[in-house]
Amino acid sequence: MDAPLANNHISIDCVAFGFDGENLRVLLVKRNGSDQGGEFNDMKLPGSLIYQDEDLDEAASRVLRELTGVKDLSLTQFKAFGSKDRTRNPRDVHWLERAQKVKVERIVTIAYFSLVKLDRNLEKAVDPSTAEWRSLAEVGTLAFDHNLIIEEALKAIRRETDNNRSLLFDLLPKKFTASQLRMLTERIYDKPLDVRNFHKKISQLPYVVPLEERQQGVAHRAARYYRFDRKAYTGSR
Amino acid sequence: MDAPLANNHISIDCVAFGFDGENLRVLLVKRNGSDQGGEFNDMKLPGSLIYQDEDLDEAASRVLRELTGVKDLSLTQFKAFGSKDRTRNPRDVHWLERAQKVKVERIVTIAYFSLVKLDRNLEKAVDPSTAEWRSLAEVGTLAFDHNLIIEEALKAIRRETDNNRSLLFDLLPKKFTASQLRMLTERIYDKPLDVRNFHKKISQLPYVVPLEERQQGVAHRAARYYRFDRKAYTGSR
DNA sequence: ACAAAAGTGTTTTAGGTACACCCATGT
DNA sequence: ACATGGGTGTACCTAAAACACTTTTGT
Repeated sequence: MDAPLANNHISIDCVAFGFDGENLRVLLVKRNGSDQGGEFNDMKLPGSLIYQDEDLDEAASRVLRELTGVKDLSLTQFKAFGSKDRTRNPRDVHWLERAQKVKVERIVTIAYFSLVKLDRNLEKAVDPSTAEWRSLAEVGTLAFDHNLIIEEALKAIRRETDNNRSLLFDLLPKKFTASQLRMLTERIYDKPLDVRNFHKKISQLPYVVPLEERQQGVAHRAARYYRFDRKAYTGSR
Repeated sequence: MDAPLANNHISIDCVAFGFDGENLRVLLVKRNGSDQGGEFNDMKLPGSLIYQDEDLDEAASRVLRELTGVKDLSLTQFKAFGSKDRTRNPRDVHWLERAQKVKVERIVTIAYFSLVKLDRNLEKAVDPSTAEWRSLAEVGTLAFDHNLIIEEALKAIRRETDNNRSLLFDLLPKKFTASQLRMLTERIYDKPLDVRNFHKKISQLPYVVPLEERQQGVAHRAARYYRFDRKAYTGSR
């Protein structure tokens, strides 16, 4: 046990997912830096090194709170990323050392996902000059291995929603239509669902309860609203 | 971003599972230390701080190699543990600082599970004065949060074997009987399985192939051996 | 002969899949 | 009237669950 210990730092990164009614979106923050090629602007996942006296979970919670103002977003740790070549790109290392004022050999990051209701409140809460909810197709190339982290986060939410279907409803507004729920499921599992079978299925789920209220002012038959009944859900487990 | 950064260390811990034909066992190493109550002897999971120039996966692989002599055990990272009160027990902190010669505030550990064929080779490979394959019921109270880590590892292998049934066969000898496979499944999911339904099921799995060979010298009807056909498995995905 | 574990089929139930047309509303 | 998305039922198939007795072998 005499080999030199790594001078590592530990960070957390958050993959916050929202659903805009059509597509999944992910919260990204803007990054400005410079390298030999001059200035650059790109995006990264919200994250932070962890502070003294701070649990991993607390750090993740802090990052999302600072960014959105929302206090108790659900957070689930899903994977650690500690490959040496996470910091292979000199641009990333340079940016880190300037931003964090620490000498960086490697950063092990613990990644969390969060599923949030992407309502107007939350859209307004993020300052568009520093952060943005991007739909998955428009994410582009991110700093570090953050594209990989998003891929793994998607796998993780597929796994987790299999075991715990209530997670889906964290992404939906309190009142939602059957087709919102269906489209969300299609986006997560990336496969089309039969409309009739889907209706049949939700009609026999005790925790998806139909309301009398319907959409207003749409140029087609108004869709019924549903709500998620958490008590019925936990009771049916 | 001016709060003091944590002086954290990063370690990996391995939960190596074996199956003895009856029960799941886990590889533990002995720990000797002292505190105000005098000497103590207890056990912990095999683990290590990570060295410079070492990936997390490499560190985990190294730990199991040093302990068992086996080079390429499969390893799957399943969770990071970074709670501050992991090092709440002064006995643990004291032991660490003596053993590792580092000042410890907190250690974030990345936990891996490994599924191994617990054959005579491997039983012999571990020095009984330093390590031991303990059946789950006899694990007792371990150092740090290692009991929690084992619990989480069990959950993780349930999840993972759901997605990838080939993992089960990593725990079995090359030739195994139907009841070994059944008992293993029962131990992992902690629920009894109907014998007839189980036979029906494996008889239609292309990757569980019956052999002509049978048990010898048992005081009852000799059981047929089966083998796992990895090609048939990957083909059937 | 008996103890001990291996092995074998049928029926029922639930859930998944495939599939095509009419309904309500705004323009 | 027409464009747009909402909503509905039946038949088939597959997989899981429940359930009890006979077979083989060593002692």
